[in-house]
Amino acid sequence: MGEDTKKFRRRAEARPDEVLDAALAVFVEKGFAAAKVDEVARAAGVSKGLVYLYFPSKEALLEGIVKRALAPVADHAVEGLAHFDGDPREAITMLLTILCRQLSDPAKLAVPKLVLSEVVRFPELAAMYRREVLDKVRPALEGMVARGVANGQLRPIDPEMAVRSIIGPLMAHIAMSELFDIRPDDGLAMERLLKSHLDILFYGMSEARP
Amino acid sequence: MGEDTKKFRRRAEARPDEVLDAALAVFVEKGFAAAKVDEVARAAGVSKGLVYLYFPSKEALLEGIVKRALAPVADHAVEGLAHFDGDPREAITMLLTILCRQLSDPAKLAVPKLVLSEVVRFPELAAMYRREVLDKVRPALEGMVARGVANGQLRPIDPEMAVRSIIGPLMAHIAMSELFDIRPDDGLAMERLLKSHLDILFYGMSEARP
DNA sequence: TGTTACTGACTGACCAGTCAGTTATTAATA
DNA sequence: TATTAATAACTGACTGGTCAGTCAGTAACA
Repeated sequence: MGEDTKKFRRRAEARPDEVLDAALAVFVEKGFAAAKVDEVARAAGVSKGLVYLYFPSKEALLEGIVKRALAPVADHAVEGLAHFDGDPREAITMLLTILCRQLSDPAKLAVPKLVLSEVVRFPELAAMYRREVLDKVRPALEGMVARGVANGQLRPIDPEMAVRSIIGPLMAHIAMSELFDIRPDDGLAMERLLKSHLDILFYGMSEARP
Repeated sequence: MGEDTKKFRRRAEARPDEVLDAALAVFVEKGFAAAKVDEVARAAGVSKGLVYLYFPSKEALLEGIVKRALAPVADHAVEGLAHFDGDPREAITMLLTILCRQLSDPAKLAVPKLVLSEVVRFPELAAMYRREVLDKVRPALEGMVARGVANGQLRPIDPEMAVRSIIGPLMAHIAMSELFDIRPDDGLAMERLLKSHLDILFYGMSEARP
């Protein structure tokens, strides 16, 4: 007769995280509005009451998920980019490689996916994501491109717009695969995308040069 | 004493469209789940009952919106691309120019925006959009790139992946601007994006060639 | 025994969908 | 050209189900 005969276990420290894990899963599957707090609780193996013990409202779960996911991003990961002064192409290659690897993991992908689909309804969420992620990565990238242009390693391009060219294809790939089920025969094909993307990004599609 | 003293007007033919217009506006603003049918009705200047006279359910409104928006796309717009056998760069330039112009109009942008944010919850919606739009544009583009590679106008790139490089930056631009409020000082800057994107897409960012 | 973690039945608000009734329009009749 | 009948367009109060959030009570632990 194991511990399973007990009606529940007391694990105060682990609970909030467990609840957030469950909430993320349920929210991604059903969308925030359609998800029931009861479902989240059941998925976490607890009662609805406990959810409200740790989180004041359903919306707080959403916030909690995103806040937790953003914590590591605030770290020095981007620091490197900002002060990197070697070949920008190398840095971009590294950044995109890391990003691709991260996004290949469904668990890591879940948060951006959730943010994307709820961002319209929760402007605070957008602000948070922007502040914690975009406003850090974007200027770092822009600065690096600008430096590359200045020292002649890159052609005279518009750094602000170039950022869109750098991350856009990745977005498109994820969106096509995740939202519309359009993916190459060889699965997610992240490496293949990365190879193609970097090739075109650096050297262009055109045979002739301008 | 005008017609406004009448409690309502009978305009059977115009109604469904009016209701869909209102529904689109409300859905985009609040999201499908949070939008109330009553609000849609009020926005259309009719009663809730009338909405249900023309549409069997709230979900049918969503379907109706997308179906109506897709009708023109099914047209010959893409035909041109598929059978175009001049310089692929010209065709891509034209396609992206048209797309940019379309998406600069908030009304035209509303439908893709709605689809994007509800697609997770309504797989049929994804299937519809895919069938009517993506499965037409994508193969046409891919084919064109492949032909360009074959006749030496384009470098030996992967046509399937190249499609992501062609449309991705546009997606990124729209997403940054619409969802996260990140836009250049000069407003939406669609022309600037287009110019930068085409330049990088065709000739790459790198000064040196491989 | 006292304290902390947890449960689950309950409630009150909300809203999709219904329908009995009302108003406008058209057609028929005088 | 009025008057009335028949029909089509429309209204809004109502209902039944759903669910976020509460709380009085129970189980685990120290």
